[in-house]
Amino acid sequence: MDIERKWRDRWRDAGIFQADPDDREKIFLTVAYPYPSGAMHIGHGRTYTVPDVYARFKRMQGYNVLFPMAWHVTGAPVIGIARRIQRKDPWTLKIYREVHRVPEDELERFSDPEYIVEYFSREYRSVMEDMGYSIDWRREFKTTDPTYSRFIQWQIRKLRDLGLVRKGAHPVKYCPECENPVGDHDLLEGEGVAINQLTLLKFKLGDSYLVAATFRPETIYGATNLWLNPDEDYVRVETGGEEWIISRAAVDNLSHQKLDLKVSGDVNPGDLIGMCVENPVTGQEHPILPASFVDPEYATGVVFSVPAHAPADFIALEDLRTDHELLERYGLEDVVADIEPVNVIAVDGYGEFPAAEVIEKFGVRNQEDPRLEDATGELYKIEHARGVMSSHIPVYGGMKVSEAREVIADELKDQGLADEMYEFAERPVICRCGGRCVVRVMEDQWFMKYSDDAWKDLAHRCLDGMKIIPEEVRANFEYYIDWLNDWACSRRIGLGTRLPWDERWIIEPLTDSTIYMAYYTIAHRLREMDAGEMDDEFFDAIFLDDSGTFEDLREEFRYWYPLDWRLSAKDLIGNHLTFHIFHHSAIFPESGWPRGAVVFGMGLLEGNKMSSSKGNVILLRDAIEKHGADVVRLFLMSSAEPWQDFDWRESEVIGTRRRIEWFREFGERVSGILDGRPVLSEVTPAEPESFIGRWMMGQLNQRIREATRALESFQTRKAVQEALYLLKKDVDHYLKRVEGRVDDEVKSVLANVLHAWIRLMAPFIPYTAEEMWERYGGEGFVAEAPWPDFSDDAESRDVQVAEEMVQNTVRDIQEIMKILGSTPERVHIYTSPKWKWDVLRVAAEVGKLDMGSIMGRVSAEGIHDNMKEVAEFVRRIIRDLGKSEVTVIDEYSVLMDASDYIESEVGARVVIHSKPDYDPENKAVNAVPLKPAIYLE
RNA sequence: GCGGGGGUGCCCGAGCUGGCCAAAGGGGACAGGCUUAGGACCUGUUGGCGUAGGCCUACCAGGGUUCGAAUCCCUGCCCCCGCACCA
Repeated sequence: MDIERKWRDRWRDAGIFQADPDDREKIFLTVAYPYPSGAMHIGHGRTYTVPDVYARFKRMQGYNVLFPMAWHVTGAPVIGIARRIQRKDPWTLKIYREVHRVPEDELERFSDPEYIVEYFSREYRSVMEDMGYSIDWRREFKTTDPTYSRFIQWQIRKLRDLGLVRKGAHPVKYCPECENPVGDHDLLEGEGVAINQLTLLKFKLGDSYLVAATFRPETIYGATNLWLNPDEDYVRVETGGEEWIISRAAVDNLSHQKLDLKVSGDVNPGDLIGMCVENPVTGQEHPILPASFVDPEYATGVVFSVPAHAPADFIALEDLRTDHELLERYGLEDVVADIEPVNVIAVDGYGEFPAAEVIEKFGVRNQEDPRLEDATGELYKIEHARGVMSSHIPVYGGMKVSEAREVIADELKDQGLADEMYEFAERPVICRCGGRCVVRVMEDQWFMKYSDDAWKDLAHRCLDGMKIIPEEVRANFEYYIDWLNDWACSRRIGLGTRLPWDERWIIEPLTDSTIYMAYYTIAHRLREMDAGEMDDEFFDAIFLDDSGTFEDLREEFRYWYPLDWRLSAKDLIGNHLTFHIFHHSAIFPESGWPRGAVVFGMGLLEGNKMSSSKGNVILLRDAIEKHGADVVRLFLMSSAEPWQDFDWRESEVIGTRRRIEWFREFGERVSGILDGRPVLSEVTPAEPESFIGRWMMGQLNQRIREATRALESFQTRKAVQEALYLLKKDVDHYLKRVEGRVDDEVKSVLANVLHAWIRLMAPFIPYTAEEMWERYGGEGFVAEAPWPDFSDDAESRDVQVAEEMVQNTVRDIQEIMKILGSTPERVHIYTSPKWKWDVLRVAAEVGKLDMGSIMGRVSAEGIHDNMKEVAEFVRRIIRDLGKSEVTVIDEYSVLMDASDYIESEVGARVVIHSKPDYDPENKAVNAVPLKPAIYLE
């Protein structure tokens, strides 16, 4: 670790990652600013290492690279955390002590949310520096800084002036005990539970309404009766100028959604049973019937019955018909006898009463049968997906259920015949404070109008001009731009910036983080200024106008904008990344729109999802201490491409560590071969004459080229494969091929390899590379050294083919020896006769794999007299080679050049024949181009 | 349900622009060498068969196109991610 500290100090002292405008071409990239509510884990490590590798690579290519960082402290989770710590919640304390490793004296201060984010911001920065990230820290800020708040307020006023902000209501999970909205982290039970919207249908009874909630308002045309639970309490309530009858248990929920709701009296449900209500749509009279299955806590405690399409209603009616005691108690014999199901939805595969059929299909016997739930689920799904309103339904007959549902609900609401409410998808939902949560509708909420068509058009145009990596996720962006609806952009609690025109509200995290990239360009300059002076004209002058005021700030912004790359997690495409596009396209002219985005996958730990709350996580600091920053970096960059999920496996991390050690040893080995350390600043290009020397330099060029291309498109895994693993394989092979030879050519080749290789590895393992660069006589920082040169031309194919032939020949010999089970004294190798090469050329020229055509040409050119041999060879071409292009080489001279190597590999004398002058077992005829014949004796 | 991504050899994971692909690379396992207290390092093997470099089988399953398919086409099965107050 001393090496790591040494280079961190030197980089910092030299200020080499600080970027200011100059004559160079620029690259500006940003990655999500972290929400510092806990310690960094290895998943964060990958997120922040990818941009660092790219930034280092581009600097070495000569670009002026800006890679900044800040802290997104906006939001409510730290409020909840602070509350829980204040309350001494044992689980929360345990998580912060044991998972996040917060010292006890610090933990005592965690009842202050501002302190939590300050603590973890420091912690994050420290770990980021340990990782060697080449960040320009001068531009560091946090989202509660007054200057940043002024920037966000400018932004949101701009959007309102453009008509892209509106007011409305919004449902949230709410704890009445805390008197605040709660997030999933705040829940003891019910984490991840969704909020469903239901339509309330008003069935008139006298001057009141029995209000029944449903997901399926289109089925009201088939209603036959209402269900009340006679064993539960019901009340009259007043809301919206009407009197409703609902269950008493429903009052708690509903009063958080209808804020004028008041209880005005009790109702005995038994008194209502047998009475009739009026269907708000058809005008028909429906009887009220008793049903113990009605849950008073769910929605309103009033249910309407559609026996044709709801298995539970169908079977409840059947059960009621046979329950004579109940019928007699309420005098319902004649009423129930007259009830017939009414079909309202036609769906393929089912008849008039699908509910009855699905009950039979599932073998449901009664209301208590557990199969009833499955039967219901299946029918609801099919009717929604494939159902069509029956033809007798006025107006909506023939319409798809999936379309009719929303249309009918909206129509009924417009006419005052329906209302809406929200319910949790599952129960119970319990706050960590112990309180039972409800769905509450927050009034006067503010929304971003992502539904605005013109804005969507702008967003699409912006996206069209962007590079998306990987390209296949562009479809996700296109989809989400169209899919997004209005977004609640303000909150009642949390850290952040207050809405400028209504200070009760705080701008929420996904809305205050859409154009902060622009803020980075000048953040270090604002530090010396007073936030109070930053009005809208101030920010206009920097980001939009050419008024000439604040010209220096304007010029710095203009140098760095547009943003070249935005990097973020792929699960944020549907919100943050798409919002980023929306907001840039609304605020900035087209010249300021972002140029590209790269998305990340998740991190796994030994095949399992990581989770801080479950303690299944490796802290980045721990990984650095155990393995060193370079090992962590290299592993994260080599185990998967950025957009894929990666899996932290300790055994492979150790393998990566061994590979870095090997790389360092390679430098020492080259020093040994060169009789002293090379002086990299004096290395001149190698110009080898031997086949193998040319092969090595060709491979080096190829690896540099492929790694460079990979990095250009953020393929960090492919880049490491080429730059380290495949180049190592090439170098291993070269060393083996030249074993025992120490001449000027070998020395020159190895010095060139080392010179290029250290630079090639520098973005991935900067500490190791700096140390080796210095040790072997490199000038200055390797972080500032030029990226290795390479030629775009393809390598000499003949050199590669020649080396492959040598390897294959060795392998063939060894294979034969293995099969024969003995070692020969002498190995004879026979190269292919000229006529076979000529036949190959003809086959390529003919252009199709046709025996007759090839034979005809061979004959016409008089290539070989023995047409039988030719036919056999052509058959083999067709079978083995097809239309592949074949590179012509001088097999004999290649093999002669490598004969020492072949002998040492097979442990026998090797004789190479260009003609079969000694061939006791007639093996020479087996030779085909690039696959010499072999005879062992 | 909507949108997106995937299924490869013991595990992870390349390959998909049809042709040395029994399939890159890494890990694990087995064997040997070196050094030994160990670790590290090096070499070989890692589907079956084979006394001549070869043959057979294999890339979720079935079918098709092709001289030739892990790769292209069709059908089916299974898995992962996102889908609105975490950010």
